[in-house]
Amino acid sequence: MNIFIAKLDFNTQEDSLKEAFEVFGDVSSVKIITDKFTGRSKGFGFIEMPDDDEANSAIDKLNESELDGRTIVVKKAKPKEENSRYNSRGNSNRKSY
DNA sequence: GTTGAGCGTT
Repeated sequence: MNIFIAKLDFNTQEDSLKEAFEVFGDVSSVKIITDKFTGRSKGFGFIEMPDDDEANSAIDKLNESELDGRTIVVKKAKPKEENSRYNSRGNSNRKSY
């Protein structure tokens, strides 16, 4: 499950975010968005967790929580469509509750 | 030695 984290502190790095999420479950990957020109963090990032249940728990626990002294916003990430051209075969993975 | 709503660079 992809998780979107916003309002991160500009000093917060991927390691801190990963540690915060891997407490609730296994973290597949962590990604902090940084500006390409300035190289500074844009203040938001993404977390990828293989287990959806743990991911939802992590979202519920870490949403509006405190990280690096700043209140963060954790939600489910938008469905990122990488390839729409080659994905027209059948369906996409749409898990519903 | 900055800023603060919102969805990414492989």
